[in-house]
Amino acid sequence: STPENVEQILDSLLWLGLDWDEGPISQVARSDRHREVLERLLADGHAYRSTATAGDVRAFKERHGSDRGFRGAPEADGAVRLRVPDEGATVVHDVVRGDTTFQHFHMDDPVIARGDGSALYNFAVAVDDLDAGITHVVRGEDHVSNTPKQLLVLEALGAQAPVYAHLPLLHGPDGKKLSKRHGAASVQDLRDGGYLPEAVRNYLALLGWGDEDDETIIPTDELARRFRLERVSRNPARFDERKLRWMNGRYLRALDVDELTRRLAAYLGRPVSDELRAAAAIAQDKIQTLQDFWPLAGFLFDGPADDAAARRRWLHDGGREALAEARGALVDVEPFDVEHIEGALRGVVEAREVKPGDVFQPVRVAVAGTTVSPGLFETLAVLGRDEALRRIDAALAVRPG
RNA sequence: GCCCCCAUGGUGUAACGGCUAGUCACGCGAGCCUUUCGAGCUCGAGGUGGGGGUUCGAUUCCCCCUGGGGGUACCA
Repeated sequence: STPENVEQILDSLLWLGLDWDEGPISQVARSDRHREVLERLLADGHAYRSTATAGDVRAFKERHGSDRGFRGAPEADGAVRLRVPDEGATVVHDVVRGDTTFQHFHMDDPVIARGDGSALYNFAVAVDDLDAGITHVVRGEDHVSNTPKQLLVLEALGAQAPVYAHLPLLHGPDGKKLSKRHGAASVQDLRDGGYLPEAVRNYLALLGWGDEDDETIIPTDELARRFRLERVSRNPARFDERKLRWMNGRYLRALDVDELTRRLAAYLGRPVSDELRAAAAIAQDKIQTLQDFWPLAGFLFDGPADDAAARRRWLHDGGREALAEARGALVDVEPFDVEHIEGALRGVVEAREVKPGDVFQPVRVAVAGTTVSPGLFETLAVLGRDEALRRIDAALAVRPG
């Protein structure tokens, strides 16, 4: 409806990796063609003008009972209505839903153009698809009930119907139609939420479709090879973001570090750097989305987080002692790498005869500011000796309380 | 109101009318591993909405009910 709107949709499609060969075709740009077809239908009696309003239609049905659709009398002006036969029925043949029969006596003569001659969707879409040579119409289930109108237009034009496939709609966790209040409800939301397009593709494909082997992680190329409209489910599926998160984590962990670094850089709006790469490498198996990265590993760049509860819990007297001892051990570690750091800290654990966490957690809180971080030894190695000691000293300098 | 559609564990799904509905996945519970953990491993609980039919036999076919969804605009 607006250029921004169109841009948003195309953007989302591209991000998802769905591209196109032609179009999109704008309905308004084809208004001349619509008028031309409309004139033809008017001339051969398939359509007529009527000034009947929605209220008139309702009154008509109250008068005639529910088993009779609205039929207007041709007038000189007014909206254009398509003539629906009184007898018979229109059957929608659908690849996923089978045949659905709509009795003509239940249908009202649908308005296909406004009084000013501008086309309405159900008319325009039939003409546009016909002219574009569309062979398969694949869309949401919410269009099923309107399909007979489109079929009737095609029939009046003497044209052949395309193959239809109506897909089930997506619902929120409460079973209601997916909407903003359910959180991530659009492709844009998923992108902003740090999901990977390949994971979204995989998850979405499994919502309303599955084949005999019942696999869960299916790469896109295999998805494209195995997907069959005939196997699409007929019932609406609930969108479960927890499962998407899990699946996204799987895809995230399968990325090589350089690729993960590129994705993180793009997501965070930062340049690719060695620092980012090092952080990505140690955060990779603990994040499920790109959005999880900064809360987990941001302290590497920003300095320790400010978690008062963590400090209270781990930087009390015993913790400070352990921290001071750990500091002493780290000074001599050579080289300052994961293996040797681990050796030094485990040495402190043994010397103090305490549980590992009693040493590791104070160190973690000192350098990360909080109790959750990538692996501790890895974190220290990435920070480097100087920065690690600086942070530990800063923590020791603060009097608890 | 009227028309149309749908119904397998909490969720997504698998099962020519045929063994005890699955070596499926998420989630959940327990355990293991373990420096935290949203990671990894093992085990476990949990389902054919209700009622009638048809059939030797029904998740599967038919009808009713219930529940849910969609449509019904001079919207798309």
